Parts: sequence; C-alpha cells; structure tokens
Amino acid sequence: MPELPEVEVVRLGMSRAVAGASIESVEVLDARSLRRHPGPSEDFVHRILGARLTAPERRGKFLWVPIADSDEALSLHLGMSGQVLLREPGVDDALTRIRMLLTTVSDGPVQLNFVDQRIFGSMAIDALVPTADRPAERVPASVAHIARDPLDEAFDERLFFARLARKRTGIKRALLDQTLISGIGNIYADEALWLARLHYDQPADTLSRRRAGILLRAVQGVFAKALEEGGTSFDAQYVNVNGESGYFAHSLNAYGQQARPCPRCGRPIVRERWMNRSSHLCPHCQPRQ
DNA sequence: CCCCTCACCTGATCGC
DNA sequence: TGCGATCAGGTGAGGG
Repeated sequence: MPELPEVEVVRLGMSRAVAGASIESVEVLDARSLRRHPGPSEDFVHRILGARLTAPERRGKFLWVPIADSDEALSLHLGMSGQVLLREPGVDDALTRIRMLLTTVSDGPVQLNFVDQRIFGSMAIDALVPTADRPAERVPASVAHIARDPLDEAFDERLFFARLARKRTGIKRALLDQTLISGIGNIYADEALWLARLHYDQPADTLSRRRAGILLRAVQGVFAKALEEGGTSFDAQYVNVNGESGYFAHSLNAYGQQARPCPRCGRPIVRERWMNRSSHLCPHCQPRQ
C-alpha cells in the first residue's frame, strides 16, 4: 500500500499494538524480505527478539519503530505490495514473509504478519542517526537521505521551491524524487498534476513560484483527503492493518480514469506510457506548455 | 553533481 | 484448461 496516505494508515493502525509491545518470537519465512538488513536473518532475529518497541514513525513512505533503550529501530518499507496485518496468534495470511508475535500493552498477544507479494518491500534493523536539519530528531540511517514529506511540520517549503526551480527535469519526475519531497508516488503525482493543471513533462525549472505553490497545495490537499478516506485500494492487495480497504479510489480524478470524462471539462482522460509505467491526464486541462 | 535507465520480484488477469 | 503476455501503488545502483 505504498504512497504516503497508505503508509500513514498503516502507521496509525500499528501504533496501538506496537507501542510498548515486546517481541516474543520472529520467523523469517523469506529472507529476501530482509534485503536491506545488513546481515543474515539470524542476525535480524537475534537483534530484535525480546526487544521492546515504541511508537512507530514515518517519513514519506518509510516507516520505522524505534527500539526502547537503544539507538536502533525496526525499519520497514512496503515497496509496491507490502502489507502489515495484525492478527490473532496463529492466524496466517497468504504471502506472509515475516511473522512476529507481540505481547502488547493492552491487547494481549498479537501476531504481526509482514505480507509482500513482489518482495520489493523489506524489514531491517537500522541505526538511528540525527537529522541534518533538526539534530535532536533521529531517523534510521537508511532514511537520512529522504526529504521531509509535505505533512511534516518541519517541511521546508522555501527549500523545496528553491530546489524545484533548479531541477532540469519533468515536473512529475521531480515530484517522484524522494530526495526532493517524499511520499508522492504514481497515483498522487497524477492527481496533484491534474489539480494543478500541469502536464507531467513540463520542465520543473519553468514553473513559476505561484504555480509551484499551487502544485504543493494540491499535493497536500490530495494527501489529506486520501488519508481521511483510508487510502487508495484497487483490490484486496492494498488494505490497512485489519485487512480493510480504503475509499479514496472513488475520489480519483485522473489516475486509472482513462477514457472517462475529465471531471473538470468533460473530455476524456488519457493514459500514456511514461518511464516504464503510466501517466494519466486530461490533455485539454493539462496541456504541454 | 545531475539526470536517466534498468534491475529487482511475484501473482492476478486477460486474450487466444 | 493452459499458456504467454501484460500489468502493478517503489527504490537505488550505476552509467553517461
């Protein structure tokens, strides 16, 4: 469930079970889900077994759970198809790659299933390091290069506008660059560009400051609305920690809407091949400038 | 340093 | 029923 709203739904959903919980057992069913862990699975298990967890945190699409009284965190990324499912002990899900048994503070034992069809996601134990802009705040070392996301209170808008104005690439590429602004993926990029009436290939450095401002507000607006609606689910693949779908798919204006009328002008939305994936847009509302 | 392409993976679905 | 092609919400290494 991979863009910022979906990851935030997972973070919120995990929070009650995970904060203060201790890890009673860990089973790595597929070691490929530890690709980003620097060491063998035994090392992962050894370092996390018996640990006490704290409240989960997020930056962009990256999630982590700091381990109490340590300088490390259990970090996880959902990739394209990752899920965190909280189940009664003994309840399994298809495609579970890592399984943990937690003793929670107020809900007794809970099983955490890390499910991932394509295995682009992963779990790892990672050192926490101070952030460059707020040294009192720490993030996993593997997240340090990721820009703050636009829902982060410390997101620096002026820095974002300044860096965007120097990008000699298409605006959609820039939106997807997690070192410039994090949390945006293919769905929300298309939605924000539709809202801001921008063509995906318009060079980022040609956007006026005013236009860039409209675009950033569009990103924030679409994130907020998607979050309210529990994220975007197209099928059973994308669900919250209880296995429930989000409803934002009903609110999409451009993504996946090819051949349907543009909600603004009524002309058909088109889908174009772009960067080995696809872009959805209204060619009338979002002309190449 | 900046920008771009490609590799990494599996399973669901569709057309023949 | 079977088979191949196509598709999917992301990231980072490495080359130009």
